[in-house]
Amino acid sequence: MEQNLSLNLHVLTARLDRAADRILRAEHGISYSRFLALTLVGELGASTQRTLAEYLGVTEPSVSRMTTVLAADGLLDVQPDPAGGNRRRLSLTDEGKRRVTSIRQEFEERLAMVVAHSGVPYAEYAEHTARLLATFDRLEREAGK
Amino acid sequence: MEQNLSLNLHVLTARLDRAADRILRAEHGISYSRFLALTLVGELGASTQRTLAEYLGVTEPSVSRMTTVLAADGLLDVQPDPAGGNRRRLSLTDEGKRRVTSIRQEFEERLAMVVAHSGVPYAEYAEHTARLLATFDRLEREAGK
DNA sequence: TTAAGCAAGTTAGCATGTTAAGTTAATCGC
DNA sequence: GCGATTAACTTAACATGCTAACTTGCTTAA
Repeated sequence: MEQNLSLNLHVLTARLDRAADRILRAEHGISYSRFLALTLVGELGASTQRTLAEYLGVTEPSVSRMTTVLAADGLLDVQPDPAGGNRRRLSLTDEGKRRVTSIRQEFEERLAMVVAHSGVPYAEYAEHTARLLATFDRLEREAGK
Repeated sequence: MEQNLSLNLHVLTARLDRAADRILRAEHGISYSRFLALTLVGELGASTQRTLAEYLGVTEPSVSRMTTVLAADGLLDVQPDPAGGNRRRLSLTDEGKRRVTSIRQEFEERLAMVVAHSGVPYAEYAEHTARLLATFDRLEREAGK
């Protein structure tokens, strides 16, 4: 069984994402992807599309399309960066802030309960996951691309 | 940081998947999704589309489209199940078998090396991941849907 | 034995991921 | 100062996920 880590991670995450998406759509009328984007802008200070793409681990075209939609929905403010360059400056609208804060706490508690149910030590698993992610970042940067 | 497990899992898996996909496409001319499907048919005995969908953690329409493509590419054999019903019986073609076996060993070793690099204990992390997945399966089944 | 129901699969339409190839705005070297 | 480079973003085309609704083939019950 131990040679199936990549497969299990893939499937576990796919199911968590699907469940999160179902809950958010049903109870809050927003997709998980969009909620993550708003969260990162609002709480981790992703202030350009490039930065947001890095935080999310997706490419710039994905972010470009998503910010267009979120702006059209009135949740995200997208402005040319006053500091110059071709950057966009991202920030939440009042409505965007309201959505994120009303959802976040309750949603994370729900996920933590699922983990607790499994008997897996949350803190340790979270720490290992974070460390794998950091290592992956480093290896990819070292590999040039 | 510990309240970001869902986000970190999402991002870690997205990056692992992307890297796996890049390697497989460049060196073996096949996508990661299709490789996973062939692997599950070849090694875990996913013999109907329904079963394959469960193993992959995706829905039936996704599998339906993929089996059509894999059959057209000559890697997968899709036949009406002789036992009757509306089932399809899935099996690898000779070319499909050749592709899977030539890729699998080398590819898994590569992933294990990345994990080793991070200092995270492979066996423990793999076991926790498997347990989370099993718990999730159980909870979803209990929840009716 | 025929209608109702169920399980497996397909089709259609959309969301969101990708790569490849442009555009835009600042910077750097001559 | 002007052409080449670079960074951030966009556009286009495609891959692969989803849900909703349909078809197909068996099973079950009146």
